[in-house]
Amino acid sequence: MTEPVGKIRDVAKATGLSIATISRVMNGGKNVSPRTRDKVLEACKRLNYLPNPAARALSTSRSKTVAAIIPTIEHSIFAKYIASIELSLAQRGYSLVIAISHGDLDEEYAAAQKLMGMGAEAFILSGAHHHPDLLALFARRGVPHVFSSIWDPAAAAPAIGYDNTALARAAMTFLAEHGHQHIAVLHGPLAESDRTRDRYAGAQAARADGLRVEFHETSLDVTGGKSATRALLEAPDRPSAIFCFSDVLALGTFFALSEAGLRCPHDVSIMGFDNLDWSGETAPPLTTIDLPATQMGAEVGTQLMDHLDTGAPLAPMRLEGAIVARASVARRD
Amino acid sequence: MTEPVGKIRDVAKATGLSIATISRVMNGGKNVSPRTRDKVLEACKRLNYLPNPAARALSTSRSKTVAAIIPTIEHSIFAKYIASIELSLAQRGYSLVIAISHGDLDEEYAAAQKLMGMGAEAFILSGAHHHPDLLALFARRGVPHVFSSIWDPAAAAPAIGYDNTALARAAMTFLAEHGHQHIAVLHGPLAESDRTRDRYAGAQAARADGLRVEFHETSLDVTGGKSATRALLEAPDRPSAIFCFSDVLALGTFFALSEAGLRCPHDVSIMGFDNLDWSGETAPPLTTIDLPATQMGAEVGTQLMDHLDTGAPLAPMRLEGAIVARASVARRD
DNA sequence: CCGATTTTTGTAACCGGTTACAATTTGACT
DNA sequence: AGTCAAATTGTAACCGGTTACAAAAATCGG
Repeated sequence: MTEPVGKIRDVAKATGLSIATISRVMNGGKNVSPRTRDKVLEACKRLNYLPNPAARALSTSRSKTVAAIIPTIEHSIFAKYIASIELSLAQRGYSLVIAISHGDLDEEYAAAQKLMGMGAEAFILSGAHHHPDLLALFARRGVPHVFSSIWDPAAAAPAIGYDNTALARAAMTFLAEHGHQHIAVLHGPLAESDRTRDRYAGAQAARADGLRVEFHETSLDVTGGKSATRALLEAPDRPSAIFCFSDVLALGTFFALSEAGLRCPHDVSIMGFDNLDWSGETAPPLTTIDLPATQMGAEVGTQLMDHLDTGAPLAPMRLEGAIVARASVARRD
Repeated sequence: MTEPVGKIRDVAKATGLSIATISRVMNGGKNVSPRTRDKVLEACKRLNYLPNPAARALSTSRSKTVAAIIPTIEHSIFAKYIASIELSLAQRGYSLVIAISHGDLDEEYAAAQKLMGMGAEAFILSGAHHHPDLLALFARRGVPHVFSSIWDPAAAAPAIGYDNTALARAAMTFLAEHGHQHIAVLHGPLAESDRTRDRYAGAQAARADGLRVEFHETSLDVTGGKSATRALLEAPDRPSAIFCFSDVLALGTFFALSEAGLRCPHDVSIMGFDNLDWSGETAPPLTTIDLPATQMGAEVGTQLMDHLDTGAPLAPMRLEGAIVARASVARRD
């Protein structure tokens, strides 16, 4: 039942042409007469021929494979992002290999080595913190790579993403404009260095406006959001708004409020970050920050492919996020 | 700054050994004296040498790459599953390439062709419905593949997964045991043929017990769950329980109830399917069906790798799911 | 109809590994 | 020391394509 796969020599034999001609047809068919092209394509179909990718990669030194290493996939903003990268790559015949780092720099490094040993031509990383050996490895071997999900023109590699600091700052301003003076911020695990940058820094900067801001670190999932909210509600002096650095955390906050018999936004306002697909469906709908995940995936994919195909330089790019005002944040007077 | 990557000949030259010996060291180092092995490994490190994957793949006809084609990634049960596959493959030096089919058979077929042309050695598909040409292609070229997320010993390929029909049936029995006689079932888009199998068939079978069961089709996301629930609440005769074929739909149901001023489980009980990571955190916690996504990923990965490495046959495998009883389903008397 | 161009096709070297087999070295035992 | 088997290392063919260059065929102007 299973036939041996056809090789280029078989097609050459079947058509009476040389393997060079077959190869030309398989690669765009420039400089081949239409008649021969048709004959070759017909034979390919008949013989069930597909070029051997390893052989092609070997002689061209091109694998047409891009690797993405992400901290987690179980968080739909990343899922959306990955799906977008995959789509843009697929449209130009590239493939995507992924690895999951669980937010661990060593795991990320190990994954990158494996993927390089697998033939990935370029790398997509998330965030600004990476194993120094990883960046050294990329540099030594000249492997193109970008940082994404952040905006930092001074990063060690071109960053393509949104300005988390500015967006967090804007959210705080938005809350302040709605009369909130005391705001709790929920965030996932943070490296010490993150406290002077990223969303954290943006939220913290709001203190300059006289806002009272308290930070609560928890695990980056619904459970974390719920338990952190439960804990902060027990304190005597309740904030009037809770700003979650992820909609996932915000969902936990909704559940904790509901469990505590508090109503949103009457008792407490909630603001999220990400604008996941369900964020407009909560009761009440969640005010959040929309991130251009899809656009980011397309941009990252296109830039890397252009770079690989034509040598075009990789350029940092700032993408815009936007506050999506819904009912979960109320005016406080 | 970027040095040319080292090739095996360079390492041979540097150590005064032959390329065959270098190759042996790079592949487990059997039949190599410890002294030479160390010398070679040292030289590899110094010369920044990594075997060229394309060359290796070409001469061994092994890419150590497995492909998974899934309908969506933005649904955390799949994310969990994918993460588990990736982990099990990575542990044995395999890589995972993924493609997203959006539930479309043609897209799935196109993706499979691309991934085959990329060197994937084996395929992981989801569900039982696939493009006939795809299965024919696999058969002709002898590409190993499994179906997953389903249990069907009669499927065209070994199925590794849980018995959706039995689980849905069990859920209906569970609801009946809690006194529910009138149950609404929410499900995502369904092919006509799915109505005689899968979860649908399991829920439908409960009619044999005298239950009143109504089916509502909607989109497989929170929005879909919410709108379908909103619609069914408008009907005069309200069901006492809503059984959602996905926790994601159930979340929408929660929001719709809340919006309508109804309380769960006092007014309506809710049952989900999947046991996502947040399912125990809703208010009230969601009664659902736990699926062994992680175990499934590990099993699928292991079986395929064993098959590729040793020729061990692929065997269908039934994995067990389990009802997780929480507070969202109440006794109805 | 001929020579000069342009287009199409063929030849063969090369990409960078793996591995069967041959050659060499090592070491144990008389 | 001499033999022989076992362990280690080397030689060279091969994996299946791509592509520079040469050769052949087609096209064209005069």
